[in-house]
Amino acid sequence: MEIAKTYNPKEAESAHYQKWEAAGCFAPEINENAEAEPYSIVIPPPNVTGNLHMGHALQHTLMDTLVRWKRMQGYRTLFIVGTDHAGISTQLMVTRQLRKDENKSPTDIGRESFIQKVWEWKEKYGGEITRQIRREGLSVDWSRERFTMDESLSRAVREVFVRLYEEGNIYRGNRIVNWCPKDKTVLSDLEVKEEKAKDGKLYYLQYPLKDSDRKITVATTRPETMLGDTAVAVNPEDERYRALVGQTLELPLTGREIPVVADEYVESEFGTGAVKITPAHDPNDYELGLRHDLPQINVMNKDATMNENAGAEFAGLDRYEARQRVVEKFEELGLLEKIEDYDVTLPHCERCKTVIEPLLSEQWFVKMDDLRDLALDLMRREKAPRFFPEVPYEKVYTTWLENLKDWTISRQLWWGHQIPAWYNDAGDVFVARTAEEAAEKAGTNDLVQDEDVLDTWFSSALWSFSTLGWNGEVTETEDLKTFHPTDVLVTGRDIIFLWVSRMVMTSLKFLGEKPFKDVIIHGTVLDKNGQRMSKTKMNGIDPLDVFEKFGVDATRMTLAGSATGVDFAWRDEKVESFRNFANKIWNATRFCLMNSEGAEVDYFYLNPQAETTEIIETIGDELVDDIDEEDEEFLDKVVPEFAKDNPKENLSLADKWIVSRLNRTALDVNKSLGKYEFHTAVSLLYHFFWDDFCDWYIELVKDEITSETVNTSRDAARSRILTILEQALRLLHPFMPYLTEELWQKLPGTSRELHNAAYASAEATIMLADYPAGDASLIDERAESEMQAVIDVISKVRNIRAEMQIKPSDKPTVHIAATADAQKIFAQNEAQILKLARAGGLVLAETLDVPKASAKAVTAAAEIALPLEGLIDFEKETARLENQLGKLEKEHEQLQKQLSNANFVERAPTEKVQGIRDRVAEIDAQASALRQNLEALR
RNA sequence: GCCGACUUAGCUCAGUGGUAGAGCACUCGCUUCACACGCGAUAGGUCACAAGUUCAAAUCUUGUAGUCGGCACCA
Repeated sequence: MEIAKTYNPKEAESAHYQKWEAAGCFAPEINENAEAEPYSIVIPPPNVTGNLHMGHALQHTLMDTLVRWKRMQGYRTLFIVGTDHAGISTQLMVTRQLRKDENKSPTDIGRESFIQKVWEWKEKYGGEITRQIRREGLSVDWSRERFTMDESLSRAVREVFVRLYEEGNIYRGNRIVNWCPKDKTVLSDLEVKEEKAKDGKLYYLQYPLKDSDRKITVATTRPETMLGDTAVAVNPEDERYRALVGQTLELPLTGREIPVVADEYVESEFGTGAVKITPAHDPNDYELGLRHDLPQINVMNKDATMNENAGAEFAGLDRYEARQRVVEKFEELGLLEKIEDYDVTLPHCERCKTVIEPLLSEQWFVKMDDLRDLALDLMRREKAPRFFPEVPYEKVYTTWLENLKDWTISRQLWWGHQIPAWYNDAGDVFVARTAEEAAEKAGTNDLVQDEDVLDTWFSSALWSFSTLGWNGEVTETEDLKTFHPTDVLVTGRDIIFLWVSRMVMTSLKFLGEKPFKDVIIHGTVLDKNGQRMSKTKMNGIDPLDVFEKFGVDATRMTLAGSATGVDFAWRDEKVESFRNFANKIWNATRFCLMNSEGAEVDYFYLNPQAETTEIIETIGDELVDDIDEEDEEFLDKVVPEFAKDNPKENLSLADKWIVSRLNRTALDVNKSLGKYEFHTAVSLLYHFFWDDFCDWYIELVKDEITSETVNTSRDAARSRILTILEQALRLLHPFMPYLTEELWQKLPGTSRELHNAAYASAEATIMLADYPAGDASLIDERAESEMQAVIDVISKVRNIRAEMQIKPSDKPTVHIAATADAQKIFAQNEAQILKLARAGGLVLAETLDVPKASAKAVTAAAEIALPLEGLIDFEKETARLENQLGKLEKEHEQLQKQLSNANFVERAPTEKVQGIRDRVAEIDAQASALRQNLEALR
């Protein structure tokens, strides 16, 4: 078989996805086991018109890894995919395009044709993100793809709205809200971000008292709002102003008379201790206004220009122009006391960065008290959902819930779920699932539907169950029964409040169960300088570019290799090292395939005992009665091919060792994934494959495998390495789906036989192969420590060679002094030692008997010497030995200090103490050998 | 103001009450018949600082400094 020397990711990436999808591998129906445990994940729906960014790539990788892992284990898996209509950002995008193409605004073309345009836009560009999701290799079930504005999901939205309204948890009210003058819509508190203003100023304005020379000075950052002032407030305890409470001020520029009121809200220490009160433009003033029954004067339009209430002189001015003008006027009147620089943070629209204007406005709200209690009870009762990492997110989530305020859900947009409320001529409201229902309630068809739409997150809040078919009318589906609650939600910390908490609340409310058991909060991918990636900074890294450059699998490994929940700086070097890893896997496989004639993947090479058991199961009990399992002939009788070369009898130390390492790795990988410690799993697999399998196992069995003598033991060795490799590919598959499938398909002996039993009749693919669980009984401590002894000897000889600058072509004899048992191990592995240490011969003895001109080293199990007549540099050798000795002595000193502490010996666990004693004895032995060696050099 | 996280090798980061780890970079040597996206061998850290708990602290507690994040407030 001709295979390229370097792995080309693009070939593999173009080949397999469509095949998997066409074969139905992503859908739960592929699972033939009616009893299979379900496993489900819903994808956080990306914006329908959005593009993939690193945050998506990260969370998608984690989810897909989990789903592929569980699927291979035989779970009935469902990975739900879909997109979000993303009200504001989509509407903005289309509005911008409309301006560009036709130089028109949405109002120019009207609501209906605008919405039509958005749907067209969605059809045209909505496919981009889903194509990118395919490129990532996500094993999502496309047959169940959803969009938040699908009919059924919209039905669910209306149902939830109506029910919450009917029980009084949705209401309409006039409140101070966050108003974005640019997007011209209200925003929830979560869509507003506080940012430092560039040059904040504090203006000190004087308001004259009526019929008096006295003035009160108020400090404000927004002088233009004084046009809407309806009072000045002071603290009732404030001596300075006590006499003035109840008196009347003449509000400059307006001619209005306003009272001085006393309220605890005012802090005497701040500013002048007197606060101007603008109930229509500030939340605190609004509350205070209610307490004192003050009028609310709205002086602004929806685009933050001043309206006629501000007076003719100001009407039509932008808020900042108005501010300037007000200040000038005060100055002219001699009422501007001073202007100070002042650090002020202002609320900004998260999307367009415009400064938010607090505005009194009539909106729809969700009362959160009942819903909040449901979520908090769940946490108290079941500690659910469980957050990973638990610290700090469980507390962040809980604290937020505890302080939850009502949720503003109406938006002055056209794109979204229009609020299912209708009004008659009298302005009476009728909330209903449909226009017909509303008409019935109103007793007239002459109704107008509320113009506003719902916050995008309102529909997202239902995502875990609306995607599975719940819409109020339909409340039970096979999918809901099987897959809800879902198993785990993977998302970023920025939407714990926006999305995670709301899903919990709605799911508890409407289904009576949690939406997911666990929540993984992943970290943020930062740029290489540790800065957040952002469009404005132009420092974003496009995952698609990275796929292009290094391959999808390498990218996935990089992302999965970052610790759960921790931010990490993006470095191309990291991906590069995983690209190299992919290439390593490619080439290791290439090597095995180049030497695969006469061999195939056959899992009994891993575990002959299990094979025996399986044979017994296959042939049935009646036959077994006739067979003595201990009989050497047993296997010959049942499987002739097997009997020709019973691998059970022929396993070398290296074979036993790699089987042990493989099983240990498999066990640990499964354990790590179970705890969502992806980076641990990645590291385990990386080192098992590269260090154990490539650097040692392949090298140890290379001669055997590449032997030109055709015989059964060579073929058995070839089959063994193929089998180990195949297991490794399976372990890697959830992380590196493309590469592993590409290679797995090339391995001789791979077929649907290797599938998990749940996928017996599906077309052969590694994604349905049984995920290796690891078998603790196949962990062979003895083989591992014996192999370590061999590895230590080889490493030490290599060390001597490197330090003494021995040419690769020179092959000195290696002398080893060791116990009889250890000698036996070295003897059995003589060929490997000679090959890997580039030695000419091996001399084993109880004690070393070598000339003075020898380089020496010690390992835990052996003393090593290389006679190097003429090659050795005595000074260098002395320095080398002293260096080794120095390290041992330092360690000895530390350990001895512990042992001489009576408290330690008395109180520490005995095995700890014994462990240190053993180590000290080992160091003593090695050190004394080194001292003798040094002595011999003199 | 409240809450929280982080500070470990030159860089990016794991780790965890019991002898300090990885990848990359660096140094030295290798066209060894899978791979130079490679192989082999080194070097490199008083685990931010200080005090405390403990037989034992990089790991737990407290404090300090620096970095960053969330929430609230901001006349």
